[in-house]
Amino acid sequence: MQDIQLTPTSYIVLGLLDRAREATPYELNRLVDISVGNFWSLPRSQLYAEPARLARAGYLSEEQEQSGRRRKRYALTARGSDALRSWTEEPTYEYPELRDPSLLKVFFGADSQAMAEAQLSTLRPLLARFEEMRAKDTGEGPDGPRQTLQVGIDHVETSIRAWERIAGESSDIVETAIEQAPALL
Amino acid sequence: MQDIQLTPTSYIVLGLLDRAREATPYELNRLVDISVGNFWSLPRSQLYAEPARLARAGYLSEEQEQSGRRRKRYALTARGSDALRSWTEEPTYEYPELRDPSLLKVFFGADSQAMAEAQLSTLRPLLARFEEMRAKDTGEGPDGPRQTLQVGIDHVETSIRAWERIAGESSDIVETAIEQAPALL
DNA sequence: GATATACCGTCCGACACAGACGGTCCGTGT
DNA sequence: ACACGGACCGTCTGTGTCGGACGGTATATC
Repeated sequence: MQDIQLTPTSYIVLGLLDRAREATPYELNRLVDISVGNFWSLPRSQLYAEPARLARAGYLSEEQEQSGRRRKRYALTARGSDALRSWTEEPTYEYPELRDPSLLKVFFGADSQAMAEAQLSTLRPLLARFEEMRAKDTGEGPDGPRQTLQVGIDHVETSIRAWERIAGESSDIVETAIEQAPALL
Repeated sequence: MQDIQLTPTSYIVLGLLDRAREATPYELNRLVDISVGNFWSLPRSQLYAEPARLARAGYLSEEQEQSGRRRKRYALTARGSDALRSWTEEPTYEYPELRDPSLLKVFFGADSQAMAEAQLSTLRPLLARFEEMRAKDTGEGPDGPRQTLQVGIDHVETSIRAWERIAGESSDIVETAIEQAPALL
């Protein structure tokens, strides 16, 4: 039982197991895909490594199946649910970070018109997917996921408006050029 | 000259050096702080490691001072500026990711009222800082940083509105309870 | 019972992160 | 001139994260 540092990844695993009571890494993967993965992604391999790490440190119990696949089922220990609770109880003053590769490119000189087009073509379907999720919600269960989803929708809408504005700025220039073109003839 | 994988970190270094012509890691750190670091942070140590890595792979030239501090000055090579250009030229369809620790906590059951308070107390000053940056802008230079800053402002405003709404939801419940209280007496 | 396909688990090399540690420079006081 | 404090600057290390290759296991179909 060595002591480890609890990272956001750790709390995702702890939080998911708190809801699911117990799960295999594979099930955790599926849970992430349909929930928190929409705004905080992690690679599949992490969801095999992290529970093992947490189990070694006493935050999870680990039980291995004897069948062919020999998969491991994890569940919260008292220590694990204490850690989760004290994490959620403590408000955080950390900044959100918008890691957006397309913004990085624009910052360093990408053609913002082309980028806007590309991003809008991925963001609009994303918004549709989120809205569908919201529509399917039954209103039962904890508020957290619902509130989070709504904030996610807000931000996608903001991104869409931003790219539309940027696309508009560029095409204004084009239109201006076209309007002025006759004078040049 | 080994070949390496170019990551977002790499392009930040390349992009910064494209603007600055040449810089030491320390200067890169300062540049990040006042520019791209506002939406894509990297630790100080990365900005020492990454240029060295890029130099080894031929993307940067490296020249070590002979004085006491023996610091290294880096500049783009032809290979480096080619790499940067072909990166910016290619629009990306990747999703932006909003890595927000506070949202993660809310998702897993944090008290959203308390979280809203905490986040608003950090986001409002952040917004003020961004708006100040925008006000100071002279309108000269490339569009990228300006557009990026505006998008950043949009998102901070969205976050603020979201937390205000969430705080409002909670207090609605409280108010409802208070309104109904007389009937209970 | 052979084959296709989806399901599931592990491993590895490269990259990112935080922060401790220590050296260098410069301003100020004596 | 010299000492000293604080700002400036660079490196190193252990741990965490990443993406993806690889390979094994169950299930459906014929």
